[in-house]
Amino acid sequence: MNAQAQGTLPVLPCACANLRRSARAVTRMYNQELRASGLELTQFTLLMALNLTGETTQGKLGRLLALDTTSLTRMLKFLTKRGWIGVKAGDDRRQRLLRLTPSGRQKLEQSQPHWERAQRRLQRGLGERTWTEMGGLLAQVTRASVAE
Amino acid sequence: MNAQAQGTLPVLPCACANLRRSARAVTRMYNQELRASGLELTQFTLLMALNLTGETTQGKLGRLLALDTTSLTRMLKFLTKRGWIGVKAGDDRRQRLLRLTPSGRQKLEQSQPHWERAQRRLQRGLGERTWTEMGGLLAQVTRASVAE
DNA sequence: CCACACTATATGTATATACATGTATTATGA
DNA sequence: TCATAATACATGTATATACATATAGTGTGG
Repeated sequence: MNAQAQGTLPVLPCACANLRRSARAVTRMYNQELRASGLELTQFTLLMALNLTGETTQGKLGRLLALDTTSLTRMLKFLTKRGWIGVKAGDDRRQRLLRLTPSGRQKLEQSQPHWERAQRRLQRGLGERTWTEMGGLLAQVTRASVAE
Repeated sequence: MNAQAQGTLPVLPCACANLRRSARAVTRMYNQELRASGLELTQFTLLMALNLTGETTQGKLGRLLALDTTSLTRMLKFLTKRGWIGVKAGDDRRQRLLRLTPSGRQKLEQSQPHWERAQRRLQRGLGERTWTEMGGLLAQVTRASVAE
């Protein structure tokens, strides 16, 4: 049980601080649900993203997730070591082409129910309307920060 | 310049991934603006929070920011070393009472204009309505994740 | 008043993430 | 076609953050 000060959780004056606070809280909750699956949220996210894009490069994946490509270098190392992601050089030999392996897809599918529990839990807490609005709002926020 | 893939930034199926992506993007932008001030966003956030609360304990500060109190231990170490935060034991001698020092308040005020530039930049990118809604939405998200 | 549960914080360890910089590769303009 | 700029990724280093666990202090039932 997370004995956080309920009742009063004031909106902070800094938009970024609000965003990061939410990200921390939500991440903890998702990781709690995912724990039994053997994946952490960031790993799940990478597998999910690769499943979405199909084969792609490290750079493109980084842009999709607004993640520095140098951060990806190390995150991917773990997943390739586990055999969940396959890497090969592209025609442009600087590029690394990434794709989900069958074993990676299986791991993703296996942890999906746990992830869905987390999603539902948040959805229930927010209500249908807020839950729906959130996605668009956040994409907008990301675009506004990444632009220029 | 941040050569991120504009145009298409799809909403991800995972709410937590969306949130984290936004947090990364926004944090980068804020840090970029804050850089000249000599504060990073997380440091700024802690000073701002303490300025808001007045003297408080580490635990309460952690709950306000949805930050594990053990994470705070180290973040605060840096700020106390800089002389921006003062620490003393409470009546309950397990507690650490934290407060902004005059030098900390000065540092906060000095970096405020940089922070405001970041705020305005995001606000401009979002439009007035979205900007206003965001705070409430995120506080709601945080509450929903922290609850239970 | 003590054994014991509970709370507040610290430490050990691990991952997430960034930026500065290095290296290999590709593109480009004279 | 070569020198140079630009690109894609890797490495060095630093901070952010969590969880498990340890430690010290507080409250409580007997």
